Amino acid sequence: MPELPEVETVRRGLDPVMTGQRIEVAEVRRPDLRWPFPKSMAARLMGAQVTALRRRSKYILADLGTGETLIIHLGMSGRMLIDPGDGARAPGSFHHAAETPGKHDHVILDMSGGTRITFNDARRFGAMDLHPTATLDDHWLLSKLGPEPLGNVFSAPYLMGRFKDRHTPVKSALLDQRIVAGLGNIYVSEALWRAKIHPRRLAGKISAQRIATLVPAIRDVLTEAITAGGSSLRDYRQADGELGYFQHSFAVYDRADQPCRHPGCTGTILRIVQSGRSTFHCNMCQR
DNA sequence: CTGCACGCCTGCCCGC
DNA sequence: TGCGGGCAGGCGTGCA
Repeated sequence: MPELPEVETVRRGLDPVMTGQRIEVAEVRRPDLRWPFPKSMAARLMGAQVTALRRRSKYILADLGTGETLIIHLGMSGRMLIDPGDGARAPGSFHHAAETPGKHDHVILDMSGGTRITFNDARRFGAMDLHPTATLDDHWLLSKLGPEPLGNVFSAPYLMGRFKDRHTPVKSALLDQRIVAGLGNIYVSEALWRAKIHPRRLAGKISAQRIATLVPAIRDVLTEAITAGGSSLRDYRQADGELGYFQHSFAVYDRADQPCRHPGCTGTILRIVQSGRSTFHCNMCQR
């Protein structure tokens, strides 16, 4: 599920209950996710103050007063559950049936403010790691990432340079996290539809003019999704404390056989498979 | 170097 | 109601 907008939404939801607070109890219930948690992760989290909560691409970064940063990746099915607590529960305890950890609750953090944060991940493609904050950019998961799509480095000239001579479909190129970091399968389809670029078009053969359209299309799709996510945060308690899982309507994603929503276009959304993954597009207006 | 298939896991949905 | 197959929004590895 989580691409950049969802991860940013989760970060914003966690920020008020994490930043400035101390991790009173850290419990690791299952260490074998995508990569094993570092040894002694629970011990290194215990008592640490969260000084800042940041995001890089699809990673949530919790800077700790200990000089380390907790790197959190949600993978395909990872969730962060927030339980504000009733003010009476002792940290680390599970006195009420409703608080018994589920079978996919892998990490539980009890914060000094009384909030319990649970990292739940059924498919276990998610990950956590600890790394010195000062050299975080050198972490093996982060060091090869391209620029943030919402940052200043990401521009039409930049993308033009990275697409040059690339003989891969533009869909695949945009999924390449070394070119731009944070897009996933859904928002690539959405951005290409907005820019009216066919997903099979080779990256190296897209004109400068069309790349100049693609860059703001990517930015707008992500920004609008973050905005939609932000509005969903206001009532997250109604969703059992589950952050970032907002209803979002996509223009093409998962809309096979339905009409294209571009004004004046009479096309139908098609589903194709590229590199083993679904791509949705309109072959009337995307060229 | 590039582009792509594959595997890692579990849950869900569909057809039989 | 049960079962098998296909599918899922990520990412690294390994191969040609």
